[in-house]
Amino acid sequence: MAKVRVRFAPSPTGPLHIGGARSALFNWLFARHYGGELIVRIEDTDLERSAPEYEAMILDSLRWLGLDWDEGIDVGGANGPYRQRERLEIYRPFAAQLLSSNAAYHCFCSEEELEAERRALSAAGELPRYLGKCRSLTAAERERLCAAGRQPVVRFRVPEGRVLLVDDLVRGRVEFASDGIGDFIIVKSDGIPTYNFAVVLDDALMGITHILRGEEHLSNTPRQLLIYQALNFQVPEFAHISLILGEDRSKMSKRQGAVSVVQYREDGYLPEALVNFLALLGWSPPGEREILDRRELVSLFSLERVSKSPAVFNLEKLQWMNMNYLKNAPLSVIFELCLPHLVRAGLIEDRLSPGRRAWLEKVVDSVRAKLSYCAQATEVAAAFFGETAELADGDEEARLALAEKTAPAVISSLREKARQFAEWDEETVRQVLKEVGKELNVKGKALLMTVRVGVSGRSHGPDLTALLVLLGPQMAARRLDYALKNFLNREDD
RNA sequence: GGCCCCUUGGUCAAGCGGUCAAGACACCGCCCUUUCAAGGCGGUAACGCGGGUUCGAUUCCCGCAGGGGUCACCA
Repeated sequence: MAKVRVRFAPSPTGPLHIGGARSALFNWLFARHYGGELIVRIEDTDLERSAPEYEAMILDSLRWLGLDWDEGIDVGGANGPYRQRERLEIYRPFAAQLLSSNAAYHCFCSEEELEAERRALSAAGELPRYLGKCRSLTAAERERLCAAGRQPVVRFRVPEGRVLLVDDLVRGRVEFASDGIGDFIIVKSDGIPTYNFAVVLDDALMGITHILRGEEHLSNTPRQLLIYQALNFQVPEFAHISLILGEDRSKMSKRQGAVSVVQYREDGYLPEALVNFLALLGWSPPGEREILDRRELVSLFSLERVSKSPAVFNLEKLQWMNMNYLKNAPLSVIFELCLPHLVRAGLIEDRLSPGRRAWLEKVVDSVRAKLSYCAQATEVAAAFFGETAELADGDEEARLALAEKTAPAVISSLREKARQFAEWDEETVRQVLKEVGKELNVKGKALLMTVRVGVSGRSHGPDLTALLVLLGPQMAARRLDYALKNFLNREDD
């Protein structure tokens, strides 16, 4: 097989989408697996929606995911430029060639006219399509229209009665009848090529051998095939990967939660986890292991194991996977990821004193095992912050613990003991807890759950010993005192 | 609506004519932990329907149904 050359060609109209990230990943895995090359280029022919900020964001997201490319934006290469807007001169002669070979023609219909045509057609119960009004304009007519100030578009003349065969690497042979395709626009009236035209030119000129992209492009493929043929370009291999669906089983969109990779990044997911998870959406490794690092993914990846059916994005599994990676991540990484969330939630100061920082590191360390993603830190570590802790609404287990008849005694006993310390360590806390239990003849849940609720107001939370140590005895005593008065309505024991 | 794709548990999925139909997430239970998680062990749960082909269909073929995509001077 000739050297594999694949590409990822996002359009900068928004941040990198989960679906786009998966396409990029598959292309990257494919290229790396076969020792080929990945090209990243930008499809910015939509002047209205494209923005340079998005381009930067997308590239940043790709890098964050750990994907690198051999040619294209930022890295250069022999086939540049890599932004379509900078390639306009390159496209021009091909449009001219199509025009002169009569494979394409100028169309002067205005958008309003076309819109009216579509409406009339569908009102008459027919399918809306371009009727080919300008298909056979004479030179004289064209000149008249031009003189009248009309800016024509260039339409591709779709031949009749042809069968277009897409030999897809994941879907097999897919046939389309050319009759179902209306003459489509390849150059807009402002002289900028449309996606279907530019993408073919770029792929052909850049020597792309395999096109791996989302299934939404499958029905575009016959149009592109027509252009390849008209221009005598070699047709690359296609592999259309099934879509990623939202919970409602429709194409993932904004309204179903986080869809951009920056969002996951901000929420404190690790790129390794997202990559691993995305790789498993639409592809499955041989064997039973699912936690696979980039190296393993590269060596295992193959198109044969890419699934044809669409996959629902399962956030819970991503969270589970991220938890796995979080477990093995160094504390410093997790700490940095948690920090902004804690600041934003108002739990900690913007600028930390060294002592405070050291304390906070211990806090994060004590809750890290409970985190599916770092944004959860504000919730999971909430117990460490604040002078008092309110009793959580709807926490039945907490109420049950307080309902224990020994609860008031446990709480006040610990309060008294805590008051005697200026600070305490893990050993001391264990010892004190043991004493309380012994004195009141309470142990297990009745002891520890009660203390947990008394000190934090809830039944779930960080490791109790760690919580007490890091809160410190004085704060613990005040919290317990508060619990006594407010949770148990006791002025004193 | 036309065209195209898809159809194994709630979700991701293995399977590529003969299996007690893997595994993972989630869920439930037990164990461990003097608490909460994590972890360990176990459990509930699936081949959309109807026709063929075949000695035998989850697997091959044809319908149907359902879901999705696409029909732009968006990509």
